[in-house]
Amino acid sequence: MSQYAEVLLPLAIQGTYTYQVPAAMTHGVAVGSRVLVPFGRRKMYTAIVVMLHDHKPQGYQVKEIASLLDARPILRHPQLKLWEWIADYYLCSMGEVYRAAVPSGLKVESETFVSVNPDYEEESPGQLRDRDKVVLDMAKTRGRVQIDEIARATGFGNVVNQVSHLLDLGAIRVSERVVDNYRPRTEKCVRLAIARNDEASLHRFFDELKRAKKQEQLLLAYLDLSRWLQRGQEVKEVTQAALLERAGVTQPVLAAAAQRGVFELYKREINRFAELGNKLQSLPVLSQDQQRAYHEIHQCFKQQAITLLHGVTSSGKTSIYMHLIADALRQGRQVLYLVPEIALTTQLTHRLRAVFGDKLLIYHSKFSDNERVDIWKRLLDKAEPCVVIGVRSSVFLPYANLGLVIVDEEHDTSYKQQDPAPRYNGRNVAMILAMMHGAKILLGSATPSIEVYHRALEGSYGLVRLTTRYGDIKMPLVQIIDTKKARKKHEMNGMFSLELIKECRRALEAGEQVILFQNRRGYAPMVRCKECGWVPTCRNCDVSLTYHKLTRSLTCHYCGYTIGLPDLCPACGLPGIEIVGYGTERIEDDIDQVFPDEKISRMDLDTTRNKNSYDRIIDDFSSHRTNILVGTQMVTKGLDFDGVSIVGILNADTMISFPDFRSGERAFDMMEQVAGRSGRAHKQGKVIIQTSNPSHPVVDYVTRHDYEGFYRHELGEREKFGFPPYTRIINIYLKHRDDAMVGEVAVRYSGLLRQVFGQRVLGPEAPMVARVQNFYIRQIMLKMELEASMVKVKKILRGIYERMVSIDSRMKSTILYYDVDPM
DNA sequence: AGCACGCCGACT
DNA sequence: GTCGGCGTGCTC
Repeated sequence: MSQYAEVLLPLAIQGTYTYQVPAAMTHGVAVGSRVLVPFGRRKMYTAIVVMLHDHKPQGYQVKEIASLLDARPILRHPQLKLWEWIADYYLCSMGEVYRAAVPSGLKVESETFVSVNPDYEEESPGQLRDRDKVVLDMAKTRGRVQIDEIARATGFGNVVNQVSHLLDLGAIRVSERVVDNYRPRTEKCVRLAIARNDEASLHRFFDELKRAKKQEQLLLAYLDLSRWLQRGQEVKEVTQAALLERAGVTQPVLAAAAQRGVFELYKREINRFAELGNKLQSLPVLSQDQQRAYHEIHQCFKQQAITLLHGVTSSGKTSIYMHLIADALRQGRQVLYLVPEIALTTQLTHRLRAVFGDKLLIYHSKFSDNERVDIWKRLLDKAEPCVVIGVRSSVFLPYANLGLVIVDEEHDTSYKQQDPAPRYNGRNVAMILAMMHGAKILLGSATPSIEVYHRALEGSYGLVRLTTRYGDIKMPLVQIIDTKKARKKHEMNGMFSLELIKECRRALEAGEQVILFQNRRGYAPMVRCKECGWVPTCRNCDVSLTYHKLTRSLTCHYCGYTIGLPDLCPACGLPGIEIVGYGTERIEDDIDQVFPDEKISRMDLDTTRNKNSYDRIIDDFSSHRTNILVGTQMVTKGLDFDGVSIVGILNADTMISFPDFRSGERAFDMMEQVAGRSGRAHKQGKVIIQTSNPSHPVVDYVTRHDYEGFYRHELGEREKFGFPPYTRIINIYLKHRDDAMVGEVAVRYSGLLRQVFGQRVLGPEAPMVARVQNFYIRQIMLKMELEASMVKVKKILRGIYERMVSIDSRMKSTILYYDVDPM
């Protein structure tokens, strides 16, 4: 019967807060419980209980928990342990992990409302300032207003000021309301308004309904559907829809019967999972090679918890996963199947749904929050075997007993959360989670990350290879076009080499399809005045604005700042604005000029904003309603098209010449993945890579589909320059609105770091985009040896930060964050 | 993350 | 002299 609870708040603050547990609540509150607590002057937050104890805290007045939100904890072991690991490893607060882990529907917060005090009269004129009057008027006309709504409507920067003044005068009142955004989906149900054994009443009902034929039909239909008369069997719940259909009557008839007291109508909470028939398909038949790999994986699991499945593109890794999932389910265990953000396609989920039926739960970033809460609750309610397929945040769900974790496309950078904290890698967290559950881990990739492959070769992970594509399709033929040479010889038409156009034409004429890859959205990455050289840049960030033709606008891809495209150059007044460079929108336009009779679709962030557009584009393409698909890296993942024979990589330069130690790896992955879209069932496909740098080693490895060679080359580079897997990297970012100041602070801070870490500290330097949303950025890189104790390193980092704050007060207003294992 | 408090510049 | 802006510290 503990009196005090240590509680975690969904905020970026270290540590826990102590609240008193009201006597009436002591039985209900447990570790992992969700409680509503007052915090600060008036806010209410949903907190998570992490510890219960009896030590009365000293030095402050303890507040009470306002309410207990659920009958049982919403977390299961080992979730809190996992949160702790993440906060520790990725150098952030537990509160930030909590915020990322729990869907917002489970984190109700209070909102402050303002209303007018009807009794208030202005005592002396001038008591109310102009701004006060505006706020007061707004409260009068609207009745109950939220503070941020006032701020939005008035444009006043500091509404709190006015509100507190008005509050002092007694002109207004403030109230807090806890808003719960979660709405469970419900279903209307019907039941008989009498007890099962009350035959007398049932007879009376029939008598009453003799002259109401339709209502009588309802009663009969109900008795049938509910199995009311079948003794020894539970009464089945009957939905309104089913009853009306069976009885062949409309809702008003039912309403009348209910009015009469025969039926009761009620709502039943249902979860949002597609109710499916039980006609499940059997598992896919494995090819000989897949069969071998499947057995090898099981062998590896006997000795090692982690195994890497290195399978070339379209070798059918998914089929193997499905067999492994079935095995785990048969053992009564749960499975987590992680996929990168854009790989979670309908194609894939349909395939799994057909086999696993309602045992399959999908956790997608495009799902509404309500849907996420439903999945959370379902896992909490039942510890039954099931398989969750989801993006990185699905590592946070309340699994009861994981037996297997699959991380597909293990190398994919979308597993790493960039912003906000926690900046975690879903793959690595999944591995820790699996360890905590004693589950096996299968990492899958056609182009494994250098780190993972290195560990596998070392023997730390099991390694299974799948070298043949399913159906023995050949790897695509790669052809390199030197764009510099081609341009000189006038063999380029905009972004297209004549060779590429020729190949596309041949393919299209043969009824085959084409994918064109350009890793840049919009029409053109910049515009420029050819008279004076003026380039429009973002007001808030240090980047040129991207031109979008459809909207005739210039947009910043970092902050969304948008302006119209000027006709005349605002700098020199001449009509000299020209468009520079190529994005997917322009490629789409230009290829339409070349093949005016072909239907083209484009897939990038701009064309896939809403939930269904993505599926529609894929659907159009796979059913040959469109035959040319232009896209960004979105087209590289998890798509299986049958008719693609040509893949064009329009400009490989942007990928291979990037000042970052991972650029080689990323370029190889990307090209190899896009290449993998080419050549299916019937014939060998072709990939055309256009580059001005054809002798670049990465291009060569892609040409030969030589992952091993690329790996050895890249590993050599990493060793030479001291990058992972030979070191561990922590990037430290400093941000401030004042450029000069953050520069000075960064130099001073890195000096402190150097006193401890010496040569391991690199920088500070301004990143490629040195200003984002009006914050100037400095980056410092810390390269640690593998043997270094990261626990110690992180402790030291926290210490150095404290010291820096104490010797330079400017550090306090500087935003600092860490990026551990950056990608 | 809010929200309050206190210091400082700009305008009545 | 007062208002409002912004930096700083605290919240159980």
